[in-house]
Amino acid sequence: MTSEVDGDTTELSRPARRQAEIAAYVVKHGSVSANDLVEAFGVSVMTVHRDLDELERQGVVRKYRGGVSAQPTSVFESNVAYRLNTAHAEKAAIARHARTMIEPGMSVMLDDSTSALALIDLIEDITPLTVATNFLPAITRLSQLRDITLLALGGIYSATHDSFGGMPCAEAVEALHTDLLFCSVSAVSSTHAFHQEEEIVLVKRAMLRSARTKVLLVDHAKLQRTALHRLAPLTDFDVVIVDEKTPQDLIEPLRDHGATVEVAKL
Amino acid sequence: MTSEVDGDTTELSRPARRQAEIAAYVVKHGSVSANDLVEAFGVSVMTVHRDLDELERQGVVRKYRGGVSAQPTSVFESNVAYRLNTAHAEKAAIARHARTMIEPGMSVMLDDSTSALALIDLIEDITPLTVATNFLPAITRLSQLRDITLLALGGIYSATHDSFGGMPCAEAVEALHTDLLFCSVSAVSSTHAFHQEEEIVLVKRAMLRSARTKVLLVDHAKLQRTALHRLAPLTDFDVVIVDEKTPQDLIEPLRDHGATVEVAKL
DNA sequence: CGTTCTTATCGCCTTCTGGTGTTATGTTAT
DNA sequence: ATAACATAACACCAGAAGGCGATAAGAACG
Repeated sequence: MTSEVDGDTTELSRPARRQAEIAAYVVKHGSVSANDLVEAFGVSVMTVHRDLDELERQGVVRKYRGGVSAQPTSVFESNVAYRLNTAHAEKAAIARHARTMIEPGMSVMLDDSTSALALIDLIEDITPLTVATNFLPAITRLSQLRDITLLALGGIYSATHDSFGGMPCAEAVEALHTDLLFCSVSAVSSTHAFHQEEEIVLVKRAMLRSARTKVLLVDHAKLQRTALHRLAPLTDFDVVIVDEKTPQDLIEPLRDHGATVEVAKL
Repeated sequence: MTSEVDGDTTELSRPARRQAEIAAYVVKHGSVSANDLVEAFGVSVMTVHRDLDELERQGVVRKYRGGVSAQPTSVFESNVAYRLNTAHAEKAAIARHARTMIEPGMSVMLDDSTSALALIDLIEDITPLTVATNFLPAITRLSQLRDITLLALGGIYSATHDSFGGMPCAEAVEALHTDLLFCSVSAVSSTHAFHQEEEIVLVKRAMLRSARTKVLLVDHAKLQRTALHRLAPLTDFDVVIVDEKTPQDLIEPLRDHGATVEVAKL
């Protein structure tokens, strides 16, 4: 009974998908033994343990001798929401739209978001170009490209985000001033952008101060939601790019509050 | 004719090794055509061009219609692939010796040297540990390790060194103060450490100012040589580690001038 | 205008890696 | 002490990725 809702799940690798299903199973039953999972999923006990170790690392379950128990549902829900939220096609469309804003000779700052990563694949032929980012996958890819000046924003490495942050990063950001900033957040209300982690907010705020034109990249799944920390009002961004699947009645409120919203065509 | 001398060359992938050899060939001959290289290395013209593109990206050669010419030798010597090729066993020994100086809980700074890279493979089980470096391969590897706090020193990416430098990097270094610094240079006389590139000297000097205990890692091939820029007197380092193959009569002068020299056993 | 050099595209082959089960060893509970 | 469970170490397999050359199209030189 692999959910065939839409193309989402195909984005996940086989073990990742199974782990998500195991997580759902554990949350549903509250507490199960490893052997139960062996039967339920038709894999070896070893593989079950490996999956459970990974889920425990993510904070979704707690292991004890004889089985596992579910953690508070909020953790599970945020985890699954994150994993199912691939929105791959939408992000590519947003990236294509963002790309049109970049001209040769500009300096561009990217934050640690998958949207930024999608953008990198498109800017290869804009030369010359300077790109500054604190996102390790982005740094790795940009380092391979000729004709692009890469400015790495260092800092304390976070395995969760695969990026650099903290005060050292904020300081590195503050020493710059780029023409453009593309950044993303985890939640967007009709008036503000939000993020759940203070460390990240610190860096993103610094980025907002260090760019002339600020662009917010938002796929529709993030709209009408909030998170712990209010990052900035949407009017702080020069442009907010949303994908085509965004319902019109979610776009209007943003515009009513003064935001400049552009819709990326697929 | 794959050299079976010792374990050295196995460190590089086949294309990387060939590229390093091509680089050496070009430097030696000053200027060669693509067809010359086809004959000399027994690969197709297409592969030669791919290799040359990569070497040009690294700044080692300059392509023109009909062939390539060498860049100033300083660039070649700085080239990472070239450096990786040399004195592998000695560097491992030096790294093992350096490792003994690291205690759990310390903060360690590493520069963009292959010696530093060798050290990384040995510190995995020293926990907790904080490591700061501007060397991209080092950053990539350290990011995989749990229990190690990674502090990336950002800056302007240099394809030649595969590391970050320039003023942004120097500033990032200056904001820190680590317990230890392990660094390497391209040349060491009986009194001073030298390096051929000003940009690099800038960063290394900053590192020297930002560490309590400074350790210089030197394989014997670098002794009794000089380069354009004088980095610092050897007495600025608390310890100078050399490998076992260093002739005794090269070690004595260092000690006579006040340096603390330790010999790494193979 | 043709020759020479360069680049793009494709398909083959090799190598590497990730994912898995099996067996063996270690650990905890009863 | 012994059974149940967990982990470690090894080997296998498949799919992905990388590296390479052949061919063909493109660009620069004389």
